[in-house]
Amino acid sequence: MAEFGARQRNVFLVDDHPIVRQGLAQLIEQEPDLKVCGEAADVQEARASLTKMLPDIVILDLSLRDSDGLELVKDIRNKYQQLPVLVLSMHDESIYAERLLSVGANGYIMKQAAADQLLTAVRRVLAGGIYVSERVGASMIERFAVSGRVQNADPIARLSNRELQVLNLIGRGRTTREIADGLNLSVKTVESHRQRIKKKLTLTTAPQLVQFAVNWYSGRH
Amino acid sequence: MAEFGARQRNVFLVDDHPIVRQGLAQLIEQEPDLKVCGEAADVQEARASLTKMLPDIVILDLSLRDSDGLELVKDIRNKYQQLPVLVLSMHDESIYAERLLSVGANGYIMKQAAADQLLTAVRRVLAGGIYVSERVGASMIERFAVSGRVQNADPIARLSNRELQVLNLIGRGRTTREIADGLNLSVKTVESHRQRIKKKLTLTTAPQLVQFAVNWYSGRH
DNA sequence: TCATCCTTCGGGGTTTCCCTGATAGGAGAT
DNA sequence: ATCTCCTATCAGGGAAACCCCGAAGGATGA
Repeated sequence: MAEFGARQRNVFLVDDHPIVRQGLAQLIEQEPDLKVCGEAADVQEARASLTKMLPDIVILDLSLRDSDGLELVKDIRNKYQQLPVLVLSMHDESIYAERLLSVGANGYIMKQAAADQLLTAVRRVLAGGIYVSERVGASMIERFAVSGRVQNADPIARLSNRELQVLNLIGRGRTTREIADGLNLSVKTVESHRQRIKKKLTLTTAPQLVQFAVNWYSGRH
Repeated sequence: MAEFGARQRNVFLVDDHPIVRQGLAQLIEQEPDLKVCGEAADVQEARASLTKMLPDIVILDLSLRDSDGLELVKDIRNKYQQLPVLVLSMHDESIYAERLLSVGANGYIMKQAAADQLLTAVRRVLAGGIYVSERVGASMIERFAVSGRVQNADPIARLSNRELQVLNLIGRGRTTREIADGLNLSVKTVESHRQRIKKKLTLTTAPQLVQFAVNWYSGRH
């Protein structure tokens, strides 16, 4: 790619950990075709700088502490339709990857990923593509094969009413039995709903389901 | 061993995020008197490498993938009494700082800290000192002056180290079995810890415990 | 009509939960 | 120095929840 006349692509970093920014910057500056054009430690800073910088790509750390990360993605997608956003997170991708893609992110990668994976993701996103891990990608493809169409809606939106109801109660710390009694259902039925929710949200274990439900419930109440 | 001039001090990094390791390494290599002599992504790796490397200081991320750094701190303190350990964490919890110092860590610094703060911490710890943030330090001094009385505003503070460790992993969506394996404990032991945590926090059911743990870990407490 | 969900359950095996101990070690107190 | 409280570890056993199957009736839509 970096032939004669290869212009450097400008990368903008948003992360509230200076040490992580340092690592990203170092990683990026090592590549001849990439250059860090700016950094921000929080959402406000990012919003202010982005109007001036106009980078080719934004790498954005998503920390739940200030769940504005998701807001910023939406914001960028509104203001700069063409600006690619790669989301970096320490959290398990199965929980958030699809949600972020659905609000306009172009890629999702975990901090556990190796350095060269990050660069792969950056280049894929810069080229107009989408980057997710093998696992999440496979799950999306599988669902595409089954349904015959791309599922780019919020995975939460794919839940049925009953499933949403159950997810809500799980997020409030209810037992399976409590949920069953509250909804006048058999425990077996609630178990079925839990299984289906897990599948739709690409979660693997019961604690992961509860974690997601709690975060989801707490995030909008 | 250069006798005159600054001999370089060897730094060993433990963090399961390659990108963070990269950032730390870059930061340290920029200093003429410091040098990275090795890295590890988890506790096993760290244990294995440390026997050969014998660094002058270990910089250790608190929340590692399989367990957490508290184990490794104890371990290091047992095997290498003189080896300074600086703990790096994304958590703002003053609880952690005090606990870690009490099991043998020589310093505690947040990832939110600026780069030069980290270097200050490294040098202070290398010199045989203790590093904590302004805030945590002030709180400890104040508590000392009052001779230890007012500590239990936070029910979390009543948890033992092990219990806190388990709570943390629960908040990260881990299964009981996963926690047991990660900490090299029997499933039965982890169950006991869960029971005791529930009792101390006056929670009644398992889902309530997970709800609390997730909210706490995600910074909503 | 036929395929596809949704919703509701059951069977059966595995895992976790929960309660009750039990042992060993450490910290403090008298 | 003994006693007591807490911590950390684990076992046994019954109840509950989880997980992977399957199934049946109903709604929906191409």
